[in-house]
Amino acid sequence: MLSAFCYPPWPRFLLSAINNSRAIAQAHALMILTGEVAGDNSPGNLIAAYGRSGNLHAARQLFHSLPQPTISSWNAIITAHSRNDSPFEILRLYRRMVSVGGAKPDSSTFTVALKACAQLSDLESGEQIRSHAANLGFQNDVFVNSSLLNLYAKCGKMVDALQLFDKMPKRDLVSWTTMITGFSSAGKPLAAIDFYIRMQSEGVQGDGIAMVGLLQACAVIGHARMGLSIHGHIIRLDMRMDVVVETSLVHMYAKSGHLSLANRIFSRMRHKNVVSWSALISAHAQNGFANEALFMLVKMQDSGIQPDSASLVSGLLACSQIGFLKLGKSFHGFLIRRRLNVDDVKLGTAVIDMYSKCGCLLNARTLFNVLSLRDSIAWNAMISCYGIHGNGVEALSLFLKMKEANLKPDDATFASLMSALSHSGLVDEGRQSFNCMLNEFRIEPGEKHYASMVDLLARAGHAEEALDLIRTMTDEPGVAIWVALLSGCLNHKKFIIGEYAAEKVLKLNPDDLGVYALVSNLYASARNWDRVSEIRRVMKKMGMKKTPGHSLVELDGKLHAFLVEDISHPEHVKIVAVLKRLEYEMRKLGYIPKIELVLT
DNA sequence: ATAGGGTTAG
Repeated sequence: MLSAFCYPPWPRFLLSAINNSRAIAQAHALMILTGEVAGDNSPGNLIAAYGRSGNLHAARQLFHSLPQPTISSWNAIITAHSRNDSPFEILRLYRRMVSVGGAKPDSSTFTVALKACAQLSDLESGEQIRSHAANLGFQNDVFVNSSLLNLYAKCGKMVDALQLFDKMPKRDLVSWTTMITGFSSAGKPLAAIDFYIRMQSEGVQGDGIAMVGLLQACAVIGHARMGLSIHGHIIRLDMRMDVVVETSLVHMYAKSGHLSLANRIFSRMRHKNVVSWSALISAHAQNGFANEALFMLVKMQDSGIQPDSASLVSGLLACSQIGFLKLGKSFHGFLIRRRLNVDDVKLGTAVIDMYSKCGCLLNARTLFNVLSLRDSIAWNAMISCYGIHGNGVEALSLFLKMKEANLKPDDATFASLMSALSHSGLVDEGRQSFNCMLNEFRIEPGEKHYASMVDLLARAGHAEEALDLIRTMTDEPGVAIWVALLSGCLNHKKFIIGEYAAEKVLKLNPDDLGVYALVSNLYASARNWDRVSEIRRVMKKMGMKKTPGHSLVELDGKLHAFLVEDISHPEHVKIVAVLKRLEYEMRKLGYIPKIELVLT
């Protein structure tokens, strides 16, 4: 009876159709009874079936019971681990197969092993596998080669990827898409788009995954027009849109400044996961809509999706923008309860940044000290924290410790450091750090570095040196730099350079009233009355359309917003009384408020 | 037949 039912060889299609563990176990039992497990391909098929059904344990048990696993068994167990996302185990199995297994790996073995290397960014193991595959005659295999392309792309080696791609005799959609995605994440969006065009001209039709790569490219450069045309392309070709494609669209529109389109796409999505929500939340947080971002975080939870690290990072960013310490703290508590903070630098840095921007330097430092993995961005956040709190000396000492820890400072490190030094007026240290950036680390200074340096020099009365520095810039200096020079000149009564800076500022037409006030004050000090009245006219015109600034104060977890001459707060009488008292106390201590130019 | 390419965050 039994042997009639499972007459060998056990049909593969039957096993591959089964994906329920019990049925596979039954088939397994039958095969043991008929002695078929010892056969050629059956164990492999069975292991593969266990793997597909997610029963890795049973797959491993069966595999380990085999005295001499065949290639199909090896591949099946390796693939089962690939489903389970355990790259280390895959490489371990691969090495065992090669060294003692006696079975020769084939194209699919190499493919899965290379994928594991890509996940681990393990270039060295990948190269070993590459030469092994070449020795066995797989150097022209599309699967192996595409996996290698992906390995190079994940390791940031697009030059090597390109070199291999160029000599590949056979390429398919996956090879092309790997290159497109690789260029996008390497910050080379134009190369990505160029590759897509080449792919099309060679008659290869794109799919959703290729579109995701292209949308990423547009997001990187914030190119709305191109993003829009890719969106149109997707619709025209009637491509299936899944969550990932739609999320990429949301992200692309958000990054290219079209929040309302991002919102519209999102609201029409049928399936939303935590990634889609996070894309939307970060879109709002990064565009300064902190309250909306926080509101969406709540809505996501209401819809039954719990925040993950990425959504919390955006939530924390929103908190730091509006100084919402209480909520930031509760996020911190939430992620500790959920044990989300282990080994996640991004999350840890976001918490540090939140405490830093909410004025809790000590909390930030405590957290920084216990962070298990500190990369250069974590250090940057901490250095910038000291800068924000006006402690340039500590920022500098942290910078030195960072170098001792063998971490390479980048342009952001120096931006934070220079800004900290300039706010503390540490001129010599500023000059040294600027030179260190240029000579020791060969970092091209950007607008921010120059602005801090000019601010530092001009503030200390070295307007001439600041101007010399500006003249070494290759790019055209922006408003911030001239304003820094101007304000230093105003304080030190350096009217000649000051007027020169003022002219530069006016030429750049900033739409900041404060800047015009500064320019006007300089001309007034220099007794250039024609210019003063001219600027007053400009300011009056601007004043009409300027949106009023406001400040936010958090009390007992509630945010209170205040505008100029705002009396809408229910307790405004008491508030004003306290302010008056504070001003009186300050004057008693010798503080003389500097009244800036008043509009008439 | 099996295997390779995709979304969010400091």
